[in-house]
Amino acid sequence: MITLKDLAATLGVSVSTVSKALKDSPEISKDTIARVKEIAKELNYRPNTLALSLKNRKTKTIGVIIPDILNVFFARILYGIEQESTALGYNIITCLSNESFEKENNSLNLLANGSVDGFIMSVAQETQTNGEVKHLKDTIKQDVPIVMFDRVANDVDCDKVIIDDFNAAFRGTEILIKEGRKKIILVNTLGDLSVGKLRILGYKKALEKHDSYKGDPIIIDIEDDKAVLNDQLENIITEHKDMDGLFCIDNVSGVMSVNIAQRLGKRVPEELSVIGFASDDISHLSFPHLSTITQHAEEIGQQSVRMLVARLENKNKGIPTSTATVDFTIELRGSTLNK
Amino acid sequence: MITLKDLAATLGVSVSTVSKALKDSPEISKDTIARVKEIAKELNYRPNTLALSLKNRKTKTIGVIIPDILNVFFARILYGIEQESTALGYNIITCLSNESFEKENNSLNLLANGSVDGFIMSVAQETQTNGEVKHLKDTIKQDVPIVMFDRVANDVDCDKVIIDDFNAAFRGTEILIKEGRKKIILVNTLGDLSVGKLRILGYKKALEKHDSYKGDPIIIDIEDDKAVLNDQLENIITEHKDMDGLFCIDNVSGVMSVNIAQRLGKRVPEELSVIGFASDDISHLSFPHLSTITQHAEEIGQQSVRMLVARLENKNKGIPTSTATVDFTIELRGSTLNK
DNA sequence: ATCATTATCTTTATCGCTATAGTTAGATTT
DNA sequence: AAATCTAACTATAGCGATAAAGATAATGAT
Repeated sequence: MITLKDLAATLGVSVSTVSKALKDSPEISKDTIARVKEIAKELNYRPNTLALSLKNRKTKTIGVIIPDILNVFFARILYGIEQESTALGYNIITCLSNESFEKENNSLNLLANGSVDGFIMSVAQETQTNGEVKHLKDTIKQDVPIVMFDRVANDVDCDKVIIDDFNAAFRGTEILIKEGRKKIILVNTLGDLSVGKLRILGYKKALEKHDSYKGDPIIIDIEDDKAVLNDQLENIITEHKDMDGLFCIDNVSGVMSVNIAQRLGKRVPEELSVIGFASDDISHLSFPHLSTITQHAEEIGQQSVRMLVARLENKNKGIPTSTATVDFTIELRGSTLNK
Repeated sequence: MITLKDLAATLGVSVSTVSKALKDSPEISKDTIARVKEIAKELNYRPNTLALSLKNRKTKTIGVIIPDILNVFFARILYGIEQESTALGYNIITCLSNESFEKENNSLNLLANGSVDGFIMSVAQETQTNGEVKHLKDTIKQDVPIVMFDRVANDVDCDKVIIDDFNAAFRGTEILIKEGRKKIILVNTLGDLSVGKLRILGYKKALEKHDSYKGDPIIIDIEDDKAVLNDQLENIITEHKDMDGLFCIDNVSGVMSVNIAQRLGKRVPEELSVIGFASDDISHLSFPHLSTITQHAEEIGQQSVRMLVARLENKNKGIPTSTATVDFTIELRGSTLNK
C-alpha cells in the first residue's frame, strides 16, 4: 500500500505538503500541486480510509443487521439499502443475526465502537419474542443512532420505517369480503412477530366492519418450515371444505395453497379465492398467479438509509425521532375474482 | 466513546499502563490490573477497532462482492460466507455489483486501500461478457488477495471455489437419457455466463456419450426476465410437442415448466421429464415437485472464507493458488421417473 | 535600509492503540 | 556504603492522514 509518506519521499517534500497539494490547497504552488498529483496518479495512491476515519471520528459506514437473508423480503431490502448507501457515499457492513438475539447483540457491540456511524436493522425474532431492548437502548445511548425497519421495537426511541401492515391486511381481507366470500380463513406462519400481529388485527377489523360478513375470524397458526408447510396447508384445505377465502400473510404459503387447491380439485378462484403477501416474484409460480399485497421492499431499504444519513449529518441538532410508512400496493392476479 | 485515555485519567495512571493491564502484562501488578479491569468494565470500554486495524495493518474484515443478492443462490452463499467469517473472527463488508463492471471496479478500488484484508467475489456478468480482468489483477498485485466463487475469471491467478458444473449437467442429462427420453431439450437462461457454458457442454457430452440417444442437442436460449419467462417456456412446450425431456439450467424455469406442462395437459413425468438446477426451496412450488441438481451454496461460501483466511494468515509463505470444487447432489423428486 | 507582507513550504500535535525504550524507588549483593 | 538488580510503572514513537502553528525567503512598503 502506498502512503503520503511514500509520495513525500519520492518528491522530496514534506508529508503535509503532499496532503495539501492533493486537496488543491492555496498554500501550495500550482507547480507543486501538479507534480504531486502526477506522482500520486502514477503510483496509484489511494488515501487510507481507516486513517481518515480515525482522524475524522466518522467512518461513512453503516452497520446493517438482517435477521434472515434467505427471506427474499429482507434480501430486497438489503438491495435497497446498498443502492441508497452507495448513492449517498456510505459503505455497509452486513451482519446476519439469523433470528438470534445473541448474534444481534454481538454485532451491535462489535461495531458500536467507532467501526460504523450508525445501524439499520430489523429486530431478530428471538429478540422480539423475549422483548429484549436493553442492547438497543444502550447502543443509542452511546450516541450510535439506529434505524429500525419492518420489525421494530416499539419501546425503543429511534427512527423507524414500516409498512402499514394493519391497513394492508385490512384492505386485503376486504377484497375477499367484497367478493361475497362466506368463510375467510387467515393462515399465520409468522408466529408472534409484530408484523404478524398487526396483519391479524387488520383481518379481524375488516371482518368486523363489514356487516355482510357473518362468520367469526378463523386464524390458523402453522409452522414456517418448508418441509412440512405443504402438508399443513393441504390439511387445512381438506378439513375446511366450506372455506371460500384464504388469506396468507407470508410470502410462500399463498403460492403453495393455490397449487394444492387446484390439484385437489378445488377451483381457484371460483370456489376458493386466495390472497397473499409478497415481496418477490414467486407469485408467478402458481396457476392461476397469486394475487398479492406487495411490499415495496427496496423502498423500505432506501428510506431507512435516508433517515439514518439525515440524522448522522445533523447529529448535533437532535431532531426528534420519527416513523416513516412505506406504501404497499395490491396486485390482483388470477387467484381472486376481481381481476 | 470511551478510550484508554479516559480510563487512564479516571485511574490516575498512564495510558500504556492501562493498555498493558488489559492484556495481563507481567509488567503490571496484579493489583493495578484488577483496578483497571474493574473500571473498564464499569465504563463499558471497548477497544476502537479502527485504531487497532491502523496499528496492526490488518482489519480482520473481508470485502464481499455479490453480483445479485436477489438470486437465492448468491444469497445462500452470502449466508455461508457470513457464518464462516464470524466463526473465524472476521467481519464482512458487503458490496452488490448488480452485475455491473463499474460497480465491481469501484468496490474493489474503494476497499483495497487498507479497509479490508482480502476479497471474496463472484464476477459480474458484464465483467465476464467483456472479459475485463485488469481491475482484478491490479488488486491482487497490490497484495490484497481475492477468492472467486462460482463465476470465475480463468486468466486471473487466484484461489477459486466452484461447482463442477460440467459434471453436474452431465449427470443430470444422463438421468433423462436413462429414462429412455428421445428428445431432450436444454433451456438456457444464463446468457454467456461461464457456468452456463459449462453446463451446456456437460449436456452435449452426455448426449454424445450415450449411443442409445439418437437426437442432436437442442439448446434454446431465452431471456431471464420473470415477466416473459412464463410465455417463453409455454411457447417451447407448445412448439416442441415431441419433447419428452427438459433440462433447465437455472433456478426457476424448471418449476415454471412443470406447472405449465401440467396445465397444458402434458403429464409430468410420464410424458415429459423435467430436471432443474436449484439452490433454494422453490422446487416445492411445482406439482409434482421438481427434481434438481442441488448446489451446496452455503458450502461454497464457507469454503471461500476458509481459503481466503488461510492465505491471509500465511501471507509471507506465498503458497500457490488452488481451485476447490464443492460437491453437488442430485435430488430426484416427482418431475422425473426414477424417483 | 528597515519592517511588514506574502508565498510556499515544514513542524507539531492529534485520532486510539501498542510496542519499545526509558525511569524510579526499593531490595539485594558484595 | 557503593554498585547491581528488579518490580512497576511512564514516556516516546509510529500506524496514515490532517489541521494548526511555525519557519524561511522573497517581495513590497516606508
